Amino acid sequence: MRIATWNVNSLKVRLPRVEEWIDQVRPDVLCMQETKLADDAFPALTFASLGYESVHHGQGQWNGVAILSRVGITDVVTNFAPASGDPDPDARIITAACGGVLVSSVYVPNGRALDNDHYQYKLSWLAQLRRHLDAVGSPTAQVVVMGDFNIAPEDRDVYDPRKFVDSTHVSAAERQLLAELHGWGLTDLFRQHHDVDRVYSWWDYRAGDFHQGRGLRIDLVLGTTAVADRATWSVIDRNARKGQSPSDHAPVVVDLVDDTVASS
DNA sequence: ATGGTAGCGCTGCTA
Repeated sequence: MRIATWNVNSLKVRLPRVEEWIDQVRPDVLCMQETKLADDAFPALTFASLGYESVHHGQGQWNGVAILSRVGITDVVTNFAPASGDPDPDARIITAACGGVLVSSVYVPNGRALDNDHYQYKLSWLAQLRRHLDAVGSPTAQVVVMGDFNIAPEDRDVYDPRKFVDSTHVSAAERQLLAELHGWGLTDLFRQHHDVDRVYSWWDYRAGDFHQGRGLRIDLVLGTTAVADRATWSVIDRNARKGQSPSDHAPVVVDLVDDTVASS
């Protein structure tokens, strides 16, 4: 089973490229973020014609998350699970069971600046994400959380850490909250296969950052041990960041061997 | 040096 995540930065603008990419890569499950669409504008029929069921949680203009699957979509939870606390006013998380794996598509708040209220929102959002996982899943089950975390886990995920002193995406507090998700039982499925530096998933549109190699690895695929044991390969598809009208993010793809032992 | 681009939607916000 091939799973993937991609912050598409407007599905309205990016749909042709997303269709092309799906045709090339044929993921079984694709999580998207920043669709920037209302639910009634989500192109479910287009994806259905490609063989995918889909669920979308959008608000229009900003945010918006989706899951596409050709291995089934059941047990859909839109927004945070009620047991985790108050619902998020933004459309940043949707969860569903796909092919025996519980999948969450997440768009973690950016944070903007350490002294901004939005940064406190980011921290509380990450804390609630853990409570959400307790409400919908278990560390011993097959659970994947993937999306735009807006956190570079380590300095080696940042093109120049000196430029990010006292910035969001690298602060100790948000990295600690990410570590607590690891403590819950999630591992970074890209890092499982690539112990290398300077591999990024996002590059600012400005100043030729992509072609200058100035990026961050902030799009993550996290999986419980039951999923990590099945993960045979992962790749960040930099080609999707090239060419005409790209998203500022590249997709992250993880391949899982078929689950022959248990399925539910 | 506080830039630079992209998307949304129409003025400035968000990233």
